[in-house]
Amino acid sequence: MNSTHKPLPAPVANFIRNIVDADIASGKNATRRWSGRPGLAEQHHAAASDPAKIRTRFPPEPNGYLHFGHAKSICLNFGLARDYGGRCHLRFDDTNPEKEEKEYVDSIVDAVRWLGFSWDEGGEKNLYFASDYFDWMAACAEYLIDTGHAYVDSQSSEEMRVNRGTLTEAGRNSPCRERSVEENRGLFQRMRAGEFPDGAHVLRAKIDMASPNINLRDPVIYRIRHAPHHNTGGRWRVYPMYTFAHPIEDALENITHSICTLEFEDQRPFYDWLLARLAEGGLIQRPVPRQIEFSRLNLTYVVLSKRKLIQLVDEKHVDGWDDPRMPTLVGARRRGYTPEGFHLFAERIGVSKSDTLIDYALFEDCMREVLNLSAERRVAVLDPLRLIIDNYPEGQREDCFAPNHPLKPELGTRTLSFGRELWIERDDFMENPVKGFHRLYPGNTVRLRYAYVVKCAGFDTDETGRIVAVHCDYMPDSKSGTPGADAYKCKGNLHWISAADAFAAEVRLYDRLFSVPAPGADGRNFIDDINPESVRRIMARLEPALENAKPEERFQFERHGYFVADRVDSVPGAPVFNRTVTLRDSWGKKG
RNA sequence: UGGGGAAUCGCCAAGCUGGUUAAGGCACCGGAUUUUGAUUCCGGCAUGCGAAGGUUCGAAUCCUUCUUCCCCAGCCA
Repeated sequence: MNSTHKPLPAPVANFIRNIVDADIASGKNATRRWSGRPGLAEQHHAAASDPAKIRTRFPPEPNGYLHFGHAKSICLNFGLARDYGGRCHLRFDDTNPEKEEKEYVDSIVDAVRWLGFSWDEGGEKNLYFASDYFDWMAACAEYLIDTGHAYVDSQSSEEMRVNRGTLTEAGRNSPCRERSVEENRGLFQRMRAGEFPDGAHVLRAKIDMASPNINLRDPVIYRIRHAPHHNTGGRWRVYPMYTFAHPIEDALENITHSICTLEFEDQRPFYDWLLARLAEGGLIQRPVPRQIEFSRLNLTYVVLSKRKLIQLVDEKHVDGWDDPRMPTLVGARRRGYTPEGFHLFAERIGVSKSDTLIDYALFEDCMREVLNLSAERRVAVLDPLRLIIDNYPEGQREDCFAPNHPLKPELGTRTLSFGRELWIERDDFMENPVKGFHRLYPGNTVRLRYAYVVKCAGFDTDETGRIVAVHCDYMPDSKSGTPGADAYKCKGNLHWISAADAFAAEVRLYDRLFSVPAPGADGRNFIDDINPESVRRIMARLEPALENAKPEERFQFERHGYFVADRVDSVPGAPVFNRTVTLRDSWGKKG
């Protein structure tokens, strides 16, 4: 076996896959035509059948960094397209000029690529910006005006709020609701031309102010904004609202299944209403896209709300968006988490509509599973204690051979130099051993991994009583790999590095950012739940083979966990390591 | 007290066109193997499917009522 990764488990059935299965079985979307780029019905009708069985999309607003929750959505949407012979578009939902920045676009592109997905499948380049559709959206708005389905409202936002009614009371019609088509056309033209200040008017869909669904009480579909847009610059003074823009974006792109989170469920009636109007007007082709909602990710010991993440960064509780403790994808990357681990995680948590709180242990297990198979093993002493082998000749050296990966002998071995003075882990010695401790203590015998069996003869302390060195005698006939070495049975098996060869490097021991499963629950301020020991920076002693670790190269430090060479702070010849996740430990040492 | 959703093992989650002992993963608990107290492997872990009624030869799956939780009143997405 030489596989770097286990194959991903067979996809678990979920309600979205069931819908897609049914749609494919019925041939519902088979008649769609695709011109190779987004467009109105006329453009697509002139083209051939869409080669994609389904089209999904991941539509982030470029106003922040992607986090674990987005990873779930990305894996879902791109995974569906991959599994069903479809395509998944990366689309920037940049309809609000005041909140979006180019910087985020680049970071999002990187993050999706890092997760291993591509929008350039089958000769298509499906990376889009909603802002490129503004002309089409305006045309749709004008169609609505012309058909009496939209009107310009000149109430103040406060008046609109009051007249919208409440959850239990119907709203009241705006005095502007019966404006003529001509008047609405004129007003909207002048809004587009920039004749009015922000807030002077809005364009509203004309539906039903008494609807029990508040989203149907004449929702605003266009607002005036005199603000430069990162993509369209100063061309527009009116910008479409998400509610209006999103269904159109989906239709223009031939999206079949528009998957979003639960809070948009109430908007689906408007989504369907709008697309039905535009389809009957011949602006978009049928069948129209279908919106499907699933529950967003929640993880124990993690916060994912944008507001809270911003606060963590702004108040400097972490060192920026890519701090390895952050649940952002840039943070995850620095932490050493793997794309394959995210894929596994996405499969295991499944997709449903129930509110969930996933145990962080599940996430960690996914990462360990991937890393165990892929990461080469190395030796690192995190908290060094001197071990002196009294009966080993001074100045003598000899080679020991350690496999790079116990599960993959084909990856070969590396050489560790053994000598009289070694570094061992301070945790691996106890003057007065507790029950069940089978590492080093006076009189006990342990094996130094890949080398000799040693017996503890004593230890040295300094004037404060602190242990500064441990003394042992070694058994010359016990060397690993030599005949008879197995005759020694030791429960303890310690890693070590020869003091002469070890090099010192910074290692950051990361732990969860929060110390409670539900930060901020029960009225607490989530900031007060931050784990004060979420990171420890130490100088560790590492084996020489680690000296040339490349940024982002991952290793298992034997008996400790998985570590990655930091992609930001490592320099050639002087790597800095981040602990990704510890090994499971049924004894109870946690770094 | 309007509308829209969700309730299956500690955490997720299949199953839900009614029909053998209610999949699987994580966690946890045993035990075997092990030169990582890791990995791997074996075994355990819901007479029970939010509750109560009802239909049926038979219900997690159908009906009724009830309970709990989540979302919605931005010119945000």
